[in-house]
Amino acid sequence: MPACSAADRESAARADDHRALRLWLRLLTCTQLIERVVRRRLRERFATTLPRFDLMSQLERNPGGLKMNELSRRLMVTGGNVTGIVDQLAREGLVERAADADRRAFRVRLTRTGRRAFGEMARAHEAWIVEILAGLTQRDHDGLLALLAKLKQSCSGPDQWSEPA
Amino acid sequence: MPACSAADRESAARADDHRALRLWLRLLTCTQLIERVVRRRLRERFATTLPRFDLMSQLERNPGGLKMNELSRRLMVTGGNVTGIVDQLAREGLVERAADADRRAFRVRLTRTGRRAFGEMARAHEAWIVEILAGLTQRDHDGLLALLAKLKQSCSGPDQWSEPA
DNA sequence: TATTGTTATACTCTATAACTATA
DNA sequence: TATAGTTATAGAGTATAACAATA
Repeated sequence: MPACSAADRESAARADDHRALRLWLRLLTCTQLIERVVRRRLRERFATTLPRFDLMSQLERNPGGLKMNELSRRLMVTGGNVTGIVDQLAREGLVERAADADRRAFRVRLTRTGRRAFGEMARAHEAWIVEILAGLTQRDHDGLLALLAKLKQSCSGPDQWSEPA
Repeated sequence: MPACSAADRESAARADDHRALRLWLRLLTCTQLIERVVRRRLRERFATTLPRFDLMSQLERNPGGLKMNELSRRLMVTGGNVTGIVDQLAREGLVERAADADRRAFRVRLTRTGRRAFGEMARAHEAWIVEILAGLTQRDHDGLLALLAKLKQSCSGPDQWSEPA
């Protein structure tokens, strides 16, 4: 078991490191710390994984279903992977593939069972997050939300990072 | 290729979602957007990966070398994995295992070649980050750094998330 | 010809656990 | 007995590319 008491990837950053780099390292550390907890708990308590949870979460928000295509884009993952995860979830009766007007495609959606299972997980998941973020005030939350919104915008420009430069 | 133009995992979050959850989802989205770019560029331009880069980065900050043990803790990864990565890097002549007083252990450190290679990657890496974060002002950076510091502290308490509850 | 989705492949990262050699 | 590190295993995630069916 990793003794991950303190993630200090960036605590040793040298004084001359630029602000942007330190910011990125700190962002990465925070995310990984939380992600680690969430992944482990999803595995231990619900025998599932973050990508599976994310996929179901997308479906829960789109009761009409989503095409593989759309899932792929929203989860930022290539098509083949989505097929794999949907296959798993379908085998377990949590999602189903429903026919679509375009006969090449279909809409993936939660089954009744899947909806129930996801509801349970989502409640637990939210409780974990609230617990983990308990050290922050309402003000902190608002500030972070705003700044991260700006950061997100700075990141997701016109596909500027997809390929080149 | 994923059409990851806009990662809107959280843009559709429902109005009744709690702040903490929205904050976490946004944090995750931002990190993944950046991570995706960094991973791809590391692969395409330097034929390496983020974990390998992180490991070398730790060694660069500790010229005296680090024990496998310490690497494992700092990278938040179990021992077996560190062995694998160090093996790779050693095979490529980028790191070396040096004897330690404790004859069970040894210190892993960058070779001259490794130091040079890492320097090149680190410069490129920093340029990418600066580029990606260009949409933020100095003020934003400071604000985020401060808030993330608080968040990190809230996360990495006394191992409170390691096991239970 | 382009698009939707699947299949096949290969590689990396990861955790777990059994193992060795020192301490 | 405990610790440092390795090995073996198994599983998840990912990207790529070739492929089938439909548009």
